[in-house]
Amino acid sequence: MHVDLDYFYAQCEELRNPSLKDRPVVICVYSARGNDSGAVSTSNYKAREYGVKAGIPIRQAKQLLKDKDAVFLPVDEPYYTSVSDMVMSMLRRYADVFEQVSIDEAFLDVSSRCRDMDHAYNLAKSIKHELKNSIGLTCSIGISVNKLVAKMASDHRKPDGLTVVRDDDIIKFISGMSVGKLLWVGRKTEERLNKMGIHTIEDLARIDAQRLIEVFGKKMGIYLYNASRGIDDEPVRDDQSVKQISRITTLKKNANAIDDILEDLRMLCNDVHKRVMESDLLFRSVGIILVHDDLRISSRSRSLKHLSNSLDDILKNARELLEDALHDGVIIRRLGVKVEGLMDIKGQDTLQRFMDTAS
DNA sequence: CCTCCACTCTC
DNA sequence: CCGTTTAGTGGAGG
Repeated sequence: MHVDLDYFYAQCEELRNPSLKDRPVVICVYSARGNDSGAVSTSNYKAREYGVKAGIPIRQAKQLLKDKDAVFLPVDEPYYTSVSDMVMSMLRRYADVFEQVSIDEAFLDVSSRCRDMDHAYNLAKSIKHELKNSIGLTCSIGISVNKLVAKMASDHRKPDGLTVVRDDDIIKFISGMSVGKLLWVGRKTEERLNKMGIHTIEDLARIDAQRLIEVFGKKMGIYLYNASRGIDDEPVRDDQSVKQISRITTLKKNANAIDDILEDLRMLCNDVHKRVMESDLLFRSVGIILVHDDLRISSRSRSLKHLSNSLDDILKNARELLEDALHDGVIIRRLGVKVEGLMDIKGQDTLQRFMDTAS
């Protein structure tokens, strides 16, 4: 079962202020540049009627919703997280194995407690009722025999949808869909497939595995071969370990001198460090992310000799990496800091990771 | 087998 | 005109 909370950030805002419900609501990520620079994070369905959706520039959204009584709100991450936490702990009670995928999505393995699909359908009904009555939110749910098809099913009808795809119906359900509907097939991969004359999932299923591996690499090739047949063996897993923590920000002005960026760098390092400490983690590697003035992206990173949780290690390494990058005369628009190779401070991570870093 | 980095994807 | 966060793959080079 895949549960997807509808237009989540915007629905949260409607939840704490129901008068927003019949107006277009747009949740915005404003950058430091002022002048409504930034992008749309989410919007409610009223706003989507006018073409306002995730990813478009805020300025464009305001244009599209001129004279439409629209509301523009900044992202309030802490509030959405608190709502999400309530929802997730409710959902968890319905599952044998529970996997939260993001702030607004989760997979529930319900196979041991559901005899058949009708049973699962009823369970989904109960979930939707409880979510509506006790928290006040709607969601879309997809049910099938694996994660891939469950996810595509939840996507099929929304908002407030419920779609069951039985084993025998999988091919019928997916074959006519465009390849872009497959999980992990985004804009780039879809374009490449289209250029090969592959548009629908049915088209994809006619290509042999060797060819797909040649073109897309081993992992993706095998994935595409199986996915086009509705085959997916990924287990629902409860594991939640964090692997990296990063912060990125848009500079007030494009810059190419270290002095113009030092303050932002310090801020970013502080934020990342705070989150490392809050989660009781150690990191093994420090990196920076640069978005150039032409929006090209580059990154630099460096592994440390020892695990660390010190702010100084983040700051020093990030600064050196940045200075090094600036020597190449790049002009940067956005700057980010990242730590990875994370391990729980008590060594309480996966055995594999423990062995990786202990040696 | 490891490190670094570009690239892709997701929300 | 173009924001933020996280995870993973694969190539190059050591």
